[in-house]
Amino acid sequence: MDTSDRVLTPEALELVAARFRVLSEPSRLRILHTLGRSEMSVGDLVTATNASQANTSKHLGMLLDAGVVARRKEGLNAFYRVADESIFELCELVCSRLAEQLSARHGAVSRFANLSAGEPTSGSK
Amino acid sequence: MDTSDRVLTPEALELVAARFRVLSEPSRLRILHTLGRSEMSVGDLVTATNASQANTSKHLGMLLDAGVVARRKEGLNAFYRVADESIFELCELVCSRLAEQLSARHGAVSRFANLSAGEPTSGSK
DNA sequence: CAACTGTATGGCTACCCAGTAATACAATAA
DNA sequence: TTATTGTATTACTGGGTAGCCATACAGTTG
Repeated sequence: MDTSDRVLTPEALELVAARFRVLSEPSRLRILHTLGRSEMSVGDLVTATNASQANTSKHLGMLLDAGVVARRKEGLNAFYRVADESIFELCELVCSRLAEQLSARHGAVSRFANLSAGEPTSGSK
Repeated sequence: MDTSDRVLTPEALELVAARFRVLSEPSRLRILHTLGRSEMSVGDLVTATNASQANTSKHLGMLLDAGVVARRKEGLNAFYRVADESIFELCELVCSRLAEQLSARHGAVSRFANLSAGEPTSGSK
């Protein structure tokens, strides 16, 4: 399928842009990554991500609005889980492409390539 | 591959977030969509997108920095083309998912659902 | 050289949003 | 009831950037 024959309404553009914007913050990416396929309470996420409670709650609220996560309340706790697993595909795509570009461009970013291997820094810093 | 066993450095997170941030502006999405698989000069893009020349140039500069587009100078003109076609996959993914969510939520967005014209697979890919 | 065209850049304003601190709200426990 | 715990919300501040206007720069033409 090709995107080139699509009708582009400003509303559609804004929707797509908004979707990407949700993923354009490291804090939210960290939350999503921490969540993974499991379900965690806000407190758990706060502990795991070393972020403030207010901040975490706010980010979760945005992710909830966007439909990226879902919430389940149980007593005092609110448990969140990823509701839209397509975000993992998105991140995969970006990560792969990023690794390509970086390893091809500056060798300085070998640190990033080592992310999946676990090799400690060799030439950085 | 799964994202859940990756080591998350703040730098990596920022890189991924920055990537998404580039795609988080309707104007840039419009430029990319207008470009499609072809090559266009800045002036062409200005005309096609009804945006100001300064703005278009600035956005193109960001896209260039991000490695999303490539530039070729020929005389007075600067021709841009999409250099990272993975962005099309990203947009496809987002559009499909968005159409799902929206058609499921408000029926008002049926117009948008028609954009992709295809039934999205819930298991995706 | 000067004039003209296409593109890039700098200044500016307005707006959005991340982060923090304090507080409000909700649900359970004493 | 009050106290306590977990979560959400408010008000505020600072940084980033989209958009516009004006202008600088680059390449061509005369």
